[in-house]
Amino acid sequence: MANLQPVRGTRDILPDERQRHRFIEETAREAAQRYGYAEIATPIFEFSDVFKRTLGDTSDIVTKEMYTFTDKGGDEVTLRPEGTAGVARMLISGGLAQNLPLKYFYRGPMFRYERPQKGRFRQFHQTGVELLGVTEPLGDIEVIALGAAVLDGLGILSKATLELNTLGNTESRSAYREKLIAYFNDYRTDLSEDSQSRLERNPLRILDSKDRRDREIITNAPEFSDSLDAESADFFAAVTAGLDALSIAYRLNSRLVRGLDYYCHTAFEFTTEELGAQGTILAGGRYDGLVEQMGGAKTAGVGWAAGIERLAMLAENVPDEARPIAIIPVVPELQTKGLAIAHDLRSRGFVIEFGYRGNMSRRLKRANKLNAKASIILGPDELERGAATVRNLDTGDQEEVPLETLADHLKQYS
RNA sequence: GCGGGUGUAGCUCAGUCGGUUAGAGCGCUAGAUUGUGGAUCUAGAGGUCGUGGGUUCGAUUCCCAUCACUCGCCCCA
Repeated sequence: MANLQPVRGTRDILPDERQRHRFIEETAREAAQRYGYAEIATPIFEFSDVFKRTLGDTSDIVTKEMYTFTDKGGDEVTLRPEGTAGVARMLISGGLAQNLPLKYFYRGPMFRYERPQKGRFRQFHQTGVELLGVTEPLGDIEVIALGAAVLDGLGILSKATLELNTLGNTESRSAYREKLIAYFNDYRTDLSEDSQSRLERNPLRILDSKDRRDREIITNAPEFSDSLDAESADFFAAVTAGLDALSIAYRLNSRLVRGLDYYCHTAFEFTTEELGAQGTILAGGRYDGLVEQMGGAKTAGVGWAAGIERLAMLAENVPDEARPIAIIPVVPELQTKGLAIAHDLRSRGFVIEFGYRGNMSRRLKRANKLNAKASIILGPDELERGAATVRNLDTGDQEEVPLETLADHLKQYS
């Protein structure tokens, strides 16, 4: 160990930020619960094949971003770079397919060996949902509506734009792929270096290139809509009609392409202008081919994942931690008495801070710094009368309260 | 993985055209105030100037490397 820095791209999450993350997670969890999505947790690492076989051999995630290692038993395992593959694996190995449709919510850390940047980390956290076994466009609509509900709950829906596209069914997509390859091949040497390699790996991604020369070439590229067969077009029309019915605004973006191979039909991204290059905050789509590709029965799926760190940077309505009530024994002899009162009040559900040392002035300062709502000042004089002084730290008002009614009196601070 | 920027106290930053003990504000600790916080005043603690190497009589300052962060590309959440 060269030094005591955290590993590049990893971070400690201190109370303030953890509070923000928890707010994101809980808001998402509650919204998911209202839609009937139950929380699950899959392992943080899987056999590497789980990701290799599902994400596609050409995806950047598999080719250069996975944390893969051989464990002591000789198995090759990988820290999960995303959540969907693990859920699909669970569906198969757990024999859950007979209970379709299934609706799941998850949250947790993901790992990708990327160059860190604002809003991009090597260990980051996602929350996501998966709807399995629903082939109808209704599923896509529900999942997108749930995503919008989460952003709305966080108060950031107005900062986000929903971009929407269809990748069509397999036939439409491979037909379009052929057309694109044929078109771009004519300009092969004019394309940027990145796009030339994309032409081999994932030609659809060229459409999303930011390179100026690429964009000129892209202008006249074949449109996906011309390659969509009737089934794919109808499916997409049903999705947009459903979003219209729910008054969920979206912007069609024919250049929106997913990096992962298992997507088909609906692809969507909620993006924001406020996070620089890492503007995607919640994204997903339909992946009807995934479970089959992994070796299970053909199973439809739709879902999304959202980056907790990115959402945390945008959320403005994060609630404060519960404000405590401080107990302040005036003299050392009353420490134990104070502790007993703290013990009793805590068991009744109050948030109680007990200063460990210092005179009254010092303890009040500390109570103030902890943003305490009130302090219970426990002194010999009051105690003789079986009472304590309760001071409202916001107003400075204080009154003597009998110990028997202390809990009732404090209810006003809850 | 590629290109640019930045690293000085817990935080935000000055500063050193290379020269004794490196500064400010905020924060922190203590006191003024041995039963009353937020304000004020006083005092104090806290730095291997990111790390390693080079040049030099001398490096926090110049050079090289490296690490971390950051902006864009790439990728995506």
